[in-house]
Amino acid sequence: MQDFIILLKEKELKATPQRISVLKELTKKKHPTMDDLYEAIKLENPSMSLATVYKNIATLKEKGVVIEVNIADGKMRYDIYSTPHIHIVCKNCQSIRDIDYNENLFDYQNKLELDEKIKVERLDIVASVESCLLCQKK
Amino acid sequence: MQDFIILLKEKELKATPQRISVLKELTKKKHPTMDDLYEAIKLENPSMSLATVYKNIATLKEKGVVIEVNIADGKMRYDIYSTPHIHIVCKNCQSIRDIDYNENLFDYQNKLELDEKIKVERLDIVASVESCLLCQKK
DNA sequence: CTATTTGCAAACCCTTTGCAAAAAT
DNA sequence: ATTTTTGCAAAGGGTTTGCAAATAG
Repeated sequence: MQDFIILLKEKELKATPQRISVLKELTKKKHPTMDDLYEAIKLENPSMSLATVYKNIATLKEKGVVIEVNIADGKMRYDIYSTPHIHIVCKNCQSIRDIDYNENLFDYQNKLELDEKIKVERLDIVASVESCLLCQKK
Repeated sequence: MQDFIILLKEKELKATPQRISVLKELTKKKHPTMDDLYEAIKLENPSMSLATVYKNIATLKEKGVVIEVNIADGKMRYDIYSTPHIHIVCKNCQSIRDIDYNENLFDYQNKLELDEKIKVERLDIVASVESCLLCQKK
């Protein structure tokens, strides 16, 4: 809570209750959609509007606090930016799992960046999962 | 042209002029959006409707002929399925470059699939590009 | 006090859908 | 002749925007 206020000050953003709610909810729920955020925040702050969620996420994205996770189902999901990781999306139930970079991927990415003269910002993997905890798909 | 008709017969789809146009345009332009396809096809076939492009892409996707490329800008792009490759999206101008799998990535993917018990279907990389041919970004 | 942020409603844009007419096999 | 496909227009769903009122610093 106090952390959020400090973070927002650092980013030169005003610490409105709505903004803080968005940050709080982002740490609570993993990869929420806009609507997930909106519905959750409304429980504690019924006057919160969807447009405000959108505007706050846009602002936080610009400041690098939040990143988008795109699983190509028509809705964006959001994540507080922490350490670099990959998103593995279950092709069956659309659940998202985070996987930390391992040495292999670091090596691959470094080589790719050198060879192709790019700077990788995001790496998304869509996969079918043999045993997804959520959808129980075999 | 004749190839398309054979392909469609294989997939048990009727070879309508509209369908063939979609396939033809997909081989001409790389990663077109729906609107790219629609506008291009309309030049030769002015009665073509956007809905028909959508319906044909949906059908071709189901049959595995076409894959989606999602660069998270609100529009899907489409690609005739060929060999496995990665899409590298320029963060600046949204252009998409294909990169073939190399040994590094194969190794990485194999390890990831074993470790995480998944089957990778798609791998998208969003990157900032030092010298993008299209946007000239330095 | 000033600049930012909020909330509302309307607008936007891409995509999907229902249905009757047309076309493919 | 049967089934699929087309084209139109309307609807859908997520996201963005304009603007006046409210709020943070």
